[in-house]
Amino acid sequence: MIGGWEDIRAEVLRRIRVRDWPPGDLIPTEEALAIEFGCARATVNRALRELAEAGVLERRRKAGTRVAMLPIRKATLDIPVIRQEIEARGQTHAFRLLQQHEGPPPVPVASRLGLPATARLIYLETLHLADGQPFVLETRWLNPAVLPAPLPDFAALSANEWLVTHIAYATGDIAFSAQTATAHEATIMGLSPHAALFITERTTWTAEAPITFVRLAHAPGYRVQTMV
Amino acid sequence: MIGGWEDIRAEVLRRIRVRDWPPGDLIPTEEALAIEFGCARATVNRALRELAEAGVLERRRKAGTRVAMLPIRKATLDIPVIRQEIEARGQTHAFRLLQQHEGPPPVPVASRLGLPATARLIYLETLHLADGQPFVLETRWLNPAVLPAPLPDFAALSANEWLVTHIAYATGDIAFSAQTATAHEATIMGLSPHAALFITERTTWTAEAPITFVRLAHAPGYRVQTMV
DNA sequence: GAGTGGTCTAGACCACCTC
DNA sequence: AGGTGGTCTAGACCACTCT
Repeated sequence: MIGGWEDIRAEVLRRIRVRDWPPGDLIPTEEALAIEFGCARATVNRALRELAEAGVLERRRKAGTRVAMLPIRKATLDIPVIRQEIEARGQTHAFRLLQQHEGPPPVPVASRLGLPATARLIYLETLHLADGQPFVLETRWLNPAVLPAPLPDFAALSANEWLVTHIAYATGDIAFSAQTATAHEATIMGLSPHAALFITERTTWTAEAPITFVRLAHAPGYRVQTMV
Repeated sequence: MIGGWEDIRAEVLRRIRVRDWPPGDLIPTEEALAIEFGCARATVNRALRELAEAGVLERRRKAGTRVAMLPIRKATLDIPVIRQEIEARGQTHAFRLLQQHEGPPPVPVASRLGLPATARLIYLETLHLADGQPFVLETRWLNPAVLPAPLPDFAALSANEWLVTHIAYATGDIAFSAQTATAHEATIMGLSPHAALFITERTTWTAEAPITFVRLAHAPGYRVQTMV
């Protein structure tokens, strides 16, 4: 019994998997499928649209709907606030503000934010602890020109958290990479030299102006996981 | 002028960003918004549903729609085939099959695939090159019991690519981490010892049986990037 | 019990694109 | 020029869950 759009999505995916409709193949039109499944075309549209967003189908007006030749998998990751991430593991979160000062950013940071190297930004270096053990080192540059005054005491309230409640829902981009720990990082986080760190870098923007660039250096063992 | 569901989504997001509707706030019902915007409720539903999927809104029947308190950002990553990824950089792809044999997998691999440690799997070790330089080392275990026969010559056709066209659209999970290069990896990829590698691990399943586990060790400098 | 979102319908018009 | 997907409508019923 085929009921709602989720059943239709499952049935279409099944036909693709058993190679009833192999990669590159043109599948029936929405109207034809609606007749076959005995439902409205809007219901078929919902199912096929979800599969297209997942990269399984390619749809073009007039040309029809094809099974994607090279399935670019779309993996979706959750990027939570650090405190939330630690507490979700059943550990207690704490943090220490290691440095705070104002001045011009390093050139790579300035260029990422699209600001001149002479801009004055606030630099924050914060170590986050999970059950007292170093979890992630956060190095952040903030653009005070676009932040709501007054700024809080970042030794008492993590910048990571303050931004969520004050600059929520801005746009930005995220990048992941692996880097060898610097001597500074190894000392602060209590790691052996040359430890491999998982690096998350995020740039955040409002409509017009850059807000912040943050680099998170995660202690060894950190994993980012997803379900496809 | 407010037209389609994308305009409604933009307007709702604008009100959230200017804190017209701050985090935790209950926003008007679909019906109320449909009246305000002069459109059908289904159109408002489409806009709010997209924002809920992006983690901006939280919706519950009867309780209504709220602006999310802790915005868990959903980052979407594209996971392309290796050849495609290299060619997208304007480089030429080549690969060398370094090892191929059949036998029981290491315990961690067996447990990830949910197979007994006595299972016989095919082990493949492939080095992918971009413009002749080591790009990623692929170590893969294949479950021959669920693969369509005959298997190809993996020295001529990359397993990475063969699976796409023969086992497309299976389910699985993906994990990212950072690891220090082993002596073996450093030698093969021509890296200094202790280089930090970006690791991608993927497990792939059909409905019932595990198909393959693959570990990709990316050369230093590799980045995974996304737009939010 | 009642209010809210989730979904479906039957029809319509339109944008886009291949033919 | 015509076929296909993209979207919208007005209405309806249902599932869920808060009160």
